[in-house]
Amino acid sequence: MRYHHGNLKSNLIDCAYEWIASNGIDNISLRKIAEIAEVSQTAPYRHFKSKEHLLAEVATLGFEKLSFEIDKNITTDDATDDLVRCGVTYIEFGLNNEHIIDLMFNYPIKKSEYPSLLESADTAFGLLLKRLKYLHDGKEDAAPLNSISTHAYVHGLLTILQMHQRIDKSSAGTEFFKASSAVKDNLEEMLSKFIKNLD
Amino acid sequence: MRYHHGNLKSNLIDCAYEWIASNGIDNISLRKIAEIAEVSQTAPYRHFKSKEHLLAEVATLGFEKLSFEIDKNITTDDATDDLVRCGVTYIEFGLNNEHIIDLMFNYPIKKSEYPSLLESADTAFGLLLKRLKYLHDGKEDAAPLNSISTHAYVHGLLTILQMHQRIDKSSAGTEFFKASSAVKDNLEEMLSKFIKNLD
DNA sequence: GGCTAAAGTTTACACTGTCAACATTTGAAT
DNA sequence: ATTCAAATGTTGACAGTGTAAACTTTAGCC
Repeated sequence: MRYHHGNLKSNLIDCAYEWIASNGIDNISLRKIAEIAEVSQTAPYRHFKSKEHLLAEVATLGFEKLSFEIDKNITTDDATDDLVRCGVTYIEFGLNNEHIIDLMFNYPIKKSEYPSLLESADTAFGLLLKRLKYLHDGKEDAAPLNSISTHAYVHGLLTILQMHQRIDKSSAGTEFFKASSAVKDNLEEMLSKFIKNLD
Repeated sequence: MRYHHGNLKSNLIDCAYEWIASNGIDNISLRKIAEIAEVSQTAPYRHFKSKEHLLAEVATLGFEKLSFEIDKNITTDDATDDLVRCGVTYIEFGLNNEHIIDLMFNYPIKKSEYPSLLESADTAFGLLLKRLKYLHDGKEDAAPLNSISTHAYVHGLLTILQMHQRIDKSSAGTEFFKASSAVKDNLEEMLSKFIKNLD
């Protein structure tokens, strides 16, 4: 085993990503990540100023993967279809990576202190924006607002479905549970209706 | 100073609520809350099985306050107006109580283990549902789905505006910042349009 | 070959959640 | 009124945490 690891930095990011993906954000500790990377407890401090700095890079990686997924779905020349599929992809990514999405959107990282995080989030957002422009020939003014409006709706639906996913059978009787089940079954329809109603 | 506090339980909840409201969720500790309540470090354990149990009660209090605010806005006999105002109220509550909302929606409390939390959240949700029924005379089936759809949209807009609020001037140039500014200025219009498009 | 900076380790400290053992108070049964 | 158990409080301890300081090893360049 070499004293110098070689590429500890990216290795730590990957380890943290995997750990969070399967264990959630709340109990993460730098020491555990260091141990997984087979390195001393304080070694991460040679590459990250603090725990938050490491987490910010993990979140950045999350946005990059999300962008990659979204990008794959921008294929047809029907902008509405594309947007619906992007929305579904976004929501599926969230449901399949609930802990990473938690980190990306919910965990209290001071985003403004991490330019690369901000940039990667903006890129994911920009993909939707770009696609929406096709819906608005001649009136580009409306695109940003409609884009973020769509983003809000999609993200709100994801939040609802996440809450739904976390509810166990014992509380399946609530109004909320019943209604959010319906969301799961009508997702595409809801999105496409929303998009068609944009002006 | 009495040995027995009298109503330490509700006092701890209030202290925690205030502390979180002004300091955020991330650095909270039971010990600090105990200290503020002028009680020993482990006294809370006579009333709460764990830190999470205390936080769950704080979150419950948050939902109760939110319900109270929403309820005040169900006044007119114009359901659309009411819903728009409820949405704005919801969002304003979120922006004015960002840390409490964080706790209520983002902080990883296992909600299903706390029935009273679940119930208070369901009550807030039920208020919207009740009001939506006025929009759907004769087709009650659509009410739950439309209600949660509205909820998703409102909550998504809140998330966007929260992110907006947390961005500082240094990154005011991003697409995201510009678009989310527009949301702030067009909130009522966006909501009312969304509601009118429900069927 | 030797020097410097980068990358790693060891040690230490203050703070955290929570458990166990002990102390005080309260209220109900006698 | 006395007693005694339950409720509510305190003290002390333990393992786990972030992170600062001081030290060691290695890599790369002159």
